[in-house]
Amino acid sequence: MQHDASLKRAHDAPPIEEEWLWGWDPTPGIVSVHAEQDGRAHVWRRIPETGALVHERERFRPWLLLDRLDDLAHLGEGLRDAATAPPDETIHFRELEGPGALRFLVSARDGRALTDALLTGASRRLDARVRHVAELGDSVLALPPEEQYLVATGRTYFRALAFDQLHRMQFDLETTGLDARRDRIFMISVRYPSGDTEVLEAHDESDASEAELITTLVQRVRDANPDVIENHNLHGFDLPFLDTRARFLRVPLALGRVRERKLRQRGARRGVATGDPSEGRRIRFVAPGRELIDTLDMVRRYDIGTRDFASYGLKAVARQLGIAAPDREYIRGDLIHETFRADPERVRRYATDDVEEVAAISRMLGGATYALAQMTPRRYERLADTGAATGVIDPLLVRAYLRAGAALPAHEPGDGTPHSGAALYLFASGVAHRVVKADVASLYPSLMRAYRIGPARDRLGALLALVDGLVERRLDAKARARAAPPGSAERHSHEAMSAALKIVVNSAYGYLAAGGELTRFADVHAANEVTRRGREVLALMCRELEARGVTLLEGDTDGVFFAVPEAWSESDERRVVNEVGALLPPLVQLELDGRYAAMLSHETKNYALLGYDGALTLRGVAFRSSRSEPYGDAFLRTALERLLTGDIVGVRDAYLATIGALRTRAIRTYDVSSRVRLTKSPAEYAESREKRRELPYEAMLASGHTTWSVGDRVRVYRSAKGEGRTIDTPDDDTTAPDPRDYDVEYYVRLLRDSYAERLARAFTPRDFDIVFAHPDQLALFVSPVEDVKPILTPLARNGFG
DNA sequence: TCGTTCCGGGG
DNA sequence: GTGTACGGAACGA
Repeated sequence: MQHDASLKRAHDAPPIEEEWLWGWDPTPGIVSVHAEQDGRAHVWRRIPETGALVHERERFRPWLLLDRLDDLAHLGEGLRDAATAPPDETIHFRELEGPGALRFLVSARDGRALTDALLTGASRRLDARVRHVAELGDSVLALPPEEQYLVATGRTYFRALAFDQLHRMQFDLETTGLDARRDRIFMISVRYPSGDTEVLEAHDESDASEAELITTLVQRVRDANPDVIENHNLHGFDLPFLDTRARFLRVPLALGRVRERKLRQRGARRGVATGDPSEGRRIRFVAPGRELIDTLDMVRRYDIGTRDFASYGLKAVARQLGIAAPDREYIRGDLIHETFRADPERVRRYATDDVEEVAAISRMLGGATYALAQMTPRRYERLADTGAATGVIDPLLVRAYLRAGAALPAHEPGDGTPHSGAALYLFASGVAHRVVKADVASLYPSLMRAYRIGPARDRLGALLALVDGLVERRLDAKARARAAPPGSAERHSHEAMSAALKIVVNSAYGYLAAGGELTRFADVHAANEVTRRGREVLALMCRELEARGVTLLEGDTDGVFFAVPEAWSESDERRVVNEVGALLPPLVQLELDGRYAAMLSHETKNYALLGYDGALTLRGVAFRSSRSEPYGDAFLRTALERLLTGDIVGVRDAYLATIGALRTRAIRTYDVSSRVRLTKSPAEYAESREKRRELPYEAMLASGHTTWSVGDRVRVYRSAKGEGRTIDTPDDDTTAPDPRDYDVEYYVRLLRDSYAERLARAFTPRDFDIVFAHPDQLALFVSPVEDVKPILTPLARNGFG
């Protein structure tokens, strides 16, 4: 089939806003597109009804957008108006309407002829050799071939295809270490689209065996012929490692659907640095015909909305999502190869668990990106690793303008107006009871819609039209998800669509504020108008809440925490939220987002909440830190629970009990250790050691580790002699030693200065000294702890009326 | 101590 | 066109 780039609409086309959202070509089941600059495209589709795979070879007219035709004038008769030219032979142009700078849509049968002609003309005009279209900067819009194809055709991936119909394969390398130049692959676990798993292994530690292992993997991929290849950190580890090993061993790495001996590369901000140290060029690998999907990207994207993965590591994520099997095998990274030598079966189980978890995470979190690919003219794998503003909204706008026959504005850097941000207030610190969180859902997009705040240069009003359409679709998707049976594929896909739409809607504001070098229609004035309205809404909300008798605690654009009087019931709380919500601008909805028995407000975005069900929620660096010692965390949790239930004697008891346990060494060594990341190599530390000794490295050396890799994490503690020591995590090895030779008084001091200190806002200084008086101290003038009451201190209201 | 830069992950 | 998250930790004066 021949697709041309005129983008002319038929008379019976659906409403143009629908086309802006979804494209217009209904071709179902596209699972991968690979296009070349010469106008050839490969399309792989799954027939939704049968699941059969078809491979279609197509031609399209590669196209560019230019701000002038001057550089093509030298073609003479070779450049023809698309309206009158014969369809195939020549280079066509079409002038788009409206004021945008990029107003000439030019296309050719072979894109190379087009770019060559353009570069020739530009070189003459500029009297300098122009080698690449990118050198012409913003006077040209040149998309990657696949995106040219999708924009021109109005096609998108995955129409009428459910996520579960995709053929997804996972593989995971087990290697002797992290450095592909030095270490090798000894095992690859594989999970097939059928759900079957297999473990491939090198027979010995020779190059030939590793080469054979890679060859077997390639063969398995070709046989299984998946649409998608997935793993956790696939682009950051497995593919670069595989690529390096395959080059070194001179093994073909034909993982794609077109016969090529190597993976291709594309520039990618979030990719890996290339071998040559030439200034920060980063790439990701491409296997034409398959989509290479990294579940780490999914986790990052998901976390933007939910914020709360303790770690983005595979095991932690799987546990947090509740998909880790109870008998899941765990092996510490640096022990995998040595475990394999002693107990290969254990490593086989471990590696298989990895691919199983990746498949489950992908199914749980991958829907949003999948749904984005159903609307956006980009490859699925590119949508997986981009931000929504430049990665989704910009391509949607480009397609919308071309479809409407409208010229596109070029990027504009902005007039120097600074971008003003959101407001954040801390109204009080200390302990409050009967706390309510009121939340404004999607404040910024709601303000954009309510006040019609869009980019000044968006003459079609496409951004606001997209946001309106996306919000409506989202409400619809949410309703459909609710109506579908829990756990069903149908519910899954509606929820995924809803999540995708939320991502795009919420990034509409980010699109405005991103700055003109980044997004085509960026508009700092419009962005400032949105934040100004947002501050107005927050101020109004706070004033009106206060006028109804609540005590304000903390407020920002996400929502407001406040405490209500003792006599109030839940329905009083709801009534007040509804009353205040009714005073807010149209489309801005205030919801009661949470109710808590008590809160310790420490600093902005740093607080502890005790739910009515007894659940403790900690937020902010003061209360949760990956470096903190387990004994301190345990004390803090207990103390906070008791503090928030009013049991001040209990707080002191917890403090004394912890000191007692330290002194009798009832606390495990592991529980006083802290996790640190080694950022200096052994050589670097050797150099700086004379000047300054650092506990973690001293600990490594003292425990006989003379080598380590930068980035390794170890647990260290301070011994009674004041020296650093390392200790293993007990889960790793149940026979791990537990010497309990830690520096007791050091950890007693740390308990007070670091952990008890985080409760300081709850008390007057005098009462704090009573609650946390040292056990050896004589209680001369000390009044009884029983009399101590927690306090709430109002703070100066900087900038708040 | 503060301000700035870097990192997240993989064996 | 590689595209500007975000929050915590480490680094550097």
